[in-house]
Amino acid sequence: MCHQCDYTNLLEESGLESTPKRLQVLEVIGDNNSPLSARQIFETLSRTYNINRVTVYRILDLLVEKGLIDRISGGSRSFVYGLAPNENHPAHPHFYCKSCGNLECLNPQSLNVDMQAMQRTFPGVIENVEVRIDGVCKNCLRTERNSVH
Amino acid sequence: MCHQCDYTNLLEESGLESTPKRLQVLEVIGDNNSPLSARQIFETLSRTYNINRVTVYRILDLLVEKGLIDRISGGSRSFVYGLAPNENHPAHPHFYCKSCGNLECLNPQSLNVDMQAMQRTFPGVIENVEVRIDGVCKNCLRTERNSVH
DNA sequence: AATCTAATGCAAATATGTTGCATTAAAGCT
DNA sequence: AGCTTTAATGCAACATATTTGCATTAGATT
Repeated sequence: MCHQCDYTNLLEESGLESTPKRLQVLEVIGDNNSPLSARQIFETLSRTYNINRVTVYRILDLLVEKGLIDRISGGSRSFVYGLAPNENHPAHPHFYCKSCGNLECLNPQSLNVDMQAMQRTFPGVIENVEVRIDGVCKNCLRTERNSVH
Repeated sequence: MCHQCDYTNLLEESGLESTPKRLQVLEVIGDNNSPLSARQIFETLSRTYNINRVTVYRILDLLVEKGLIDRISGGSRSFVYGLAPNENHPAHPHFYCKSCGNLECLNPQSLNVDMQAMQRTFPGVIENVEVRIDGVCKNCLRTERNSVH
């Protein structure tokens, strides 16, 4: 997904040492066009490198804490992680297909949220607005239609 | 929260037998002013009745499937459940406080989503739009301010 | 090289949700 | 009422996701 982001740089700007594993985690997340679960990230990395499951979790926590990635609740049981919005990647809603379990990024314009207007009337600090649309994706719709015959 | 809803009626309209346990689950959800996790519902019921954890899960699944309640991803690890929108309860966004873990219902107007407009441009079936705002609630802000001194 | 600290690994624990099968209860019949 | 059937609930075990505590390793600093 992201070939414009310099992950080493991103890490260092956040005051994090840019270790090999942290870079690997960031690359897997950044190269994918939809957010991934810890398990998916772990499995992807395991194919090429040696890394421990727990290390993945810890790196994810760290990156979330520093705001490099977002923890998104995909409609399923596990969290998924995607690059946090930045100048290359605007914030955007997600679509969760209840049928195949896929989580897809939608384009940013498809839903507009006026954060500043919200903040004016809300008695707390707003850090993030997460919008998720649930339903059935077009692939699954097609499959269902066919299997009904 | 809801004293206008006739749960027995709701159940029967959905083609579900109105058993004591189903009513109890619905009442706990409906009486609360923010959505609850399966665990919270189970613990609440356990104080007064005998009920099995699994039964709670199964009833929740059933009620979600029939559209009586919504399964919402509260920013934490577990799903939470709230009454589905109906004439007494319009759909509304939620606020998740990362500090205390509370999930709060916001009023419906605070964020407006035009489902029909979305559906026109989206190549799939939209069943639900979930909006969650993450941040720090006013209580936690106050506490933090005090403890800094 | 020795020292120190942060990063990673490993094993075990915890939390949440699910499954299969046994038991119970309710509804409808005779 | 007793019998039969079906759906609802319980129980034990499993599965998955995440977290914790402590051991080890690697990298930076002296």
